[in-house]
Amino acid sequence: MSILSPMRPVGPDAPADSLRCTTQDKAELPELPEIEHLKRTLEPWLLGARVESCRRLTPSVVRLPTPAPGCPRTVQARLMAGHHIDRLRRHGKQLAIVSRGGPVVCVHLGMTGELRFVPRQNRVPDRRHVHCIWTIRTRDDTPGHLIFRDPRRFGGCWAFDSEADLHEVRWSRLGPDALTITTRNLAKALGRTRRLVKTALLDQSLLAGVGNIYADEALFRARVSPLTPANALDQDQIQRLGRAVRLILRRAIEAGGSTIRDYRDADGRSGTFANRHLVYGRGNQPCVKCGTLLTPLVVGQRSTVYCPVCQAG
DNA sequence: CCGGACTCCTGTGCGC
DNA sequence: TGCGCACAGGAGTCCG
Repeated sequence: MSILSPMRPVGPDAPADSLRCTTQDKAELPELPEIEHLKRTLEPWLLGARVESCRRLTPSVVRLPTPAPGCPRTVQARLMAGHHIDRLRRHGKQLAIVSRGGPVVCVHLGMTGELRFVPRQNRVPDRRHVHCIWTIRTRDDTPGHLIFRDPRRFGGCWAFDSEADLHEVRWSRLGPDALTITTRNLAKALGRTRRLVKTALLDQSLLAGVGNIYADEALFRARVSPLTPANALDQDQIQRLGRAVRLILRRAIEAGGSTIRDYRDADGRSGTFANRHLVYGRGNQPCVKCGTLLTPLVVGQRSTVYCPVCQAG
């Protein structure tokens, strides 16, 4: 089968003259901006908090790599029980909770993962698909639970005995963080593969943090066809792509997850993500720049939308 | 080594 | 109304 095959249009009767999306845009997939936003909203609760205990409900999702030889920690301790949280770290789409001088838990949300802090007096949210619960007491003595939920189980948690282990075992496989990627490093990453640039952008070992949504958006903004072989991009294209990636991620972080949901456009319509996504989920709708119908495709097993005129390859 | 295909998993939305 | 099916997606693994 070809890597390029036509994809069924999204929403057969989607309004052609409107930016409003129909079915595609109800959920924001966790990519780099969502993880950065999550980090910022969790920090006030978690920094300095004490982890009292941990319930590991789904061992296959909450993974405990082989401990370093001579490490005597119990499973509870390896999941930070008895430790204070010192800092949160993000690289690409992954978030690490680092305890003071001790164990680290790295969380990857996959497609449907959620990590939430719920103060004890609040109602416990949906218990289904909860894989790990940490009982926590915040710095200002608020008791609560940190809950990892992931219906589809594409995400998971990984425990490490130290931040050094996390970097050595897991984060060393990731490319540079997309939010701060330099043109030079992007050129280096893309130059070493003949794969299509859309596919290359999604490869976390080349560039960490770009997922399907922002890949399409960045390519559109940079006026680069997703079908260009990565190592065939010229210097100008790479520079535009780097700028587009950084700008789009930064803007998405500024928009900050929840505020997006409340967005209203000038006409007072409750627009949603469609207001920010110029191509993603808009196959067969008109390009916002030239009016040409956007082309939906599958590239490397991923749905892709681009403008055949603005992004001529 | 490289790149493409397959796999995991479940909620959703559509057609019959 | 309800059933069954196709589909979405990140990333590890497998294979040519």
